[in-house]
Amino acid sequence: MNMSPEEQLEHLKRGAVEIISEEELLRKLRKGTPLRVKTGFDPTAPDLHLGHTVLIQKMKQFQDLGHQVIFLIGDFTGMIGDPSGKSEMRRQLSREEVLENAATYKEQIFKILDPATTVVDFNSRWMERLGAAGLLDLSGKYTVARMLERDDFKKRYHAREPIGIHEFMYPLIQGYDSVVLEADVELGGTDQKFNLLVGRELQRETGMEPQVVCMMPLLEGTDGVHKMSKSLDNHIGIAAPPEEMYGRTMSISDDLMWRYAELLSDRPMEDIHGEKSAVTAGSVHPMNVKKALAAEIVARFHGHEAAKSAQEYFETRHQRRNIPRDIRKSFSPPDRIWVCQLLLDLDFARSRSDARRLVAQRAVRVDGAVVDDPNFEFHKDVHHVLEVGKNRIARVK
RNA sequence: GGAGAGGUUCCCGAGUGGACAAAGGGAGCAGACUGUAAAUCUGCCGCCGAUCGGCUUCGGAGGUUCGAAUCCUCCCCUCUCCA
Repeated sequence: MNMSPEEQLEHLKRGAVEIISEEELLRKLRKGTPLRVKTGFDPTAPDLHLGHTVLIQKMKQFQDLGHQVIFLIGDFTGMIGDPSGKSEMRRQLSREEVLENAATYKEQIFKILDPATTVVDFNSRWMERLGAAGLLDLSGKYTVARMLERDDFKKRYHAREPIGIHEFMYPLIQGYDSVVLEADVELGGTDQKFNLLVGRELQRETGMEPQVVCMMPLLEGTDGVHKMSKSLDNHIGIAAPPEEMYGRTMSISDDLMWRYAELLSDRPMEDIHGEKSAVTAGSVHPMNVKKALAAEIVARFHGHEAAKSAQEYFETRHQRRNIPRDIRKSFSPPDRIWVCQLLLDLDFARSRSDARRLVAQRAVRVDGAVVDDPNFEFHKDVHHVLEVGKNRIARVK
């Protein structure tokens, strides 16, 4: 893609909350040589969701402009683990697990990034060599008072919540990564601001030109309130089956849809603005805009065919409320089985009590008819499709 | 090392001997309404048994009591102040 530095800057600004600083970025772009763009990822959660792809999309934009993107896996801290045992997310990972996660990462990110020109690196490569003395030396470059400037630490400190000393090391290590990689730009979420800035300081101290930091917003989850995360179950996983990906996208609010469009769509912003005013004017139904968005997202990860059938599935199942032809989940029950047990076996209920409640709430349907008797027995040869609520459906095999 | 505060069900947070499976809020699930929107409203929301009931739960282990989340002992963990 051939763009002037000014055009590039404009392009790269899309969706970014803050760039520190735009002037510096412009200056770097004007040099005309490819920039080294670093983005760090946690080694633990290889199940990426759309929230992560906000950053990956931004990497893609840099990549398309001919810059060198570096996908850095912060495996060093992952291999140390978190001695406090407080956050289970930070449990110690073995080398094998890290490599396995890295493989999953690659499989997922290369649906967006070009594998041929993307560098994937691990910070253990240099952190292991640094040693205790090096780490101490690194920790001498920052003070506790400055660490407590970080909002997250400040809050926890004032809320009298525990802060492990090792947590102070993470920003330093992240910053050191930038020094080693000679990053020109580091991408991160807004929650990473402090860490990103530490990178600048450490680079400056080493006599390098500080990296430009580009902060992307944390994408809200499908609830529209909290940031997208797997643990809140408000995420859309990029490995999710097409129907689920499409369906979950359709369940977001109209307000949120525009944000998703800005941060996740490849379509030009002018188009999106145009659509928005059309919706406001009433000439376009918001649902149709959302359908197009959902289809675009599904197509990115599963291809156009899958997007099309996901849309058909959605229309059949949810809009016309029919039982769709292809049901992903199937089961072969014994000849006759208690519904509650069946719901449990299918993982449609977490316990028999739960199953019983679902039946009582008229959420269970067999071949389209509501089952409200908790003692109902499912007969293999008589019944064919079991539904619970709007989203759980299975067919007898 | 000393003094004090605290650890409750997924989360926050009430509860200080029986009325507690444990208030209230959030999340979640279901139903209504819809565009599977969102918002709203209603119900559910430990487990097992078809009401009734039984069993397991309030940091851990013991103890007192007819009976403990609530009292006592020891232990573990967190925070604050002092050193």
